[in-house]
Amino acid sequence: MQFSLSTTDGNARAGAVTTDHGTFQTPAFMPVGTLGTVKTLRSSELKEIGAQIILGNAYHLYLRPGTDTLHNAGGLHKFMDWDGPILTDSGGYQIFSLTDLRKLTPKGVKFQSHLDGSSHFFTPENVVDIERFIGSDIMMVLDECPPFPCDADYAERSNQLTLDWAKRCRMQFSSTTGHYGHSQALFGIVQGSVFPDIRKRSAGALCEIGFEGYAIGGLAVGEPAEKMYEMVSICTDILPKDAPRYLMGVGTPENILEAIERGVDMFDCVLPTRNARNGMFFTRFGTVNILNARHKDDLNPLDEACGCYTCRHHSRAYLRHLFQSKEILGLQLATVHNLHYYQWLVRGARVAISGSTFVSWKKEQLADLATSDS
RNA sequence: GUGUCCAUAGUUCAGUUUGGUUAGAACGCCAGGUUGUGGCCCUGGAGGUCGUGGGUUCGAGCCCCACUGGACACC
Repeated sequence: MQFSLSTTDGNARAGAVTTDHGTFQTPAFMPVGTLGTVKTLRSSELKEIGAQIILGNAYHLYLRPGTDTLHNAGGLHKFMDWDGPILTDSGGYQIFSLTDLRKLTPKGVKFQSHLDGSSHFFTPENVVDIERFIGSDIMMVLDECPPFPCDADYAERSNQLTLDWAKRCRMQFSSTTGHYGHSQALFGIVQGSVFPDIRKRSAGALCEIGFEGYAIGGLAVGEPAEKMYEMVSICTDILPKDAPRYLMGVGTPENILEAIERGVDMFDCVLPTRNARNGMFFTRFGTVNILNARHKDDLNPLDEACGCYTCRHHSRAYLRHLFQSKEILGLQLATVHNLHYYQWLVRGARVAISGSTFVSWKKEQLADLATSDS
């Protein structure tokens, strides 16, 4: 994997990451495809929308279909017919967010499947092995995502564990190779909740271990947005300039703009896809709940200026009808629009950074977002 | 034509046994929420002259009578 920085504008950066499955430009938004599918979309549609890299999730894919099936299929790229870059989250977040029954030890984490209750044990080593079988271009280390709020004591101990796991992931990564003939990269994850000192130590220690890229985790879990931005700045001040920075799980359009300004290069978030399936549309002028009665007879598109398939072909009234009727097509059209919008947003950021106009461009976007849909 | 049963929110129904504060629920509807994904879920809100008319009673969704509408059975 190679990262090349082409322009900086203040702390904001525009660049490109090249993998054996192609290049994605940064700042990048990565649609979430947890189970080997960005829900409702085909690969060709993802390309059409402008997605250059997508996410998978080791925890979910390990439980189903399992690494044997993925190995047999020749890896996730072939299995799902996506030939672009794939990043896999380790599944640390899932173990702590959707499993009540888990036991944390220095060696690893024992947990019960959310599907059938069966017992499993994740270690830093076998998570790397799982991601090797998946064949993702970028692999994430196993980490613990502490809840918010948590006290400094807990955050410190949790971070020590995460750092220890990061070292072990790195060792396992170095002593193994991929199964499918393409190279894979490994990213570390900064933790430390909302405590500046812990964040600094975490980022510094990860840099010492050395990774191809660095993620900032444990944010957007309930803390105030200003705290999140403060933590992002602390991390990007320390993390190396020549490696991509990835803010995990973030976020709203506003969150993304603020983080880009602070030097973040990569994002993923379930909001545009999950909320699409609940009838929430993201537009330049804020969010639209398509189920609101005011759209009942509105034959205008969501956004006249949007170039996505949904806005070019369908009215708000039709989209509302589809959601009210719980028709499958509504989920797909909403996903198409929201992901198109997120790609439009980061593309705009890249152009603005390249033209050294990021700050004024961002100000315009924030003003538009605040006007609220008419 | 005769008999039995039924009628409560937009819908499906509780509540009638034993008359007693402001008639409830689910779904639907209206509006919020959702940040390293289960299409889920969570939080509010609006909505009822209890088929119609009369009677008994301090008091009727509940008891009595008539009427209207419906289901079923028998002619």
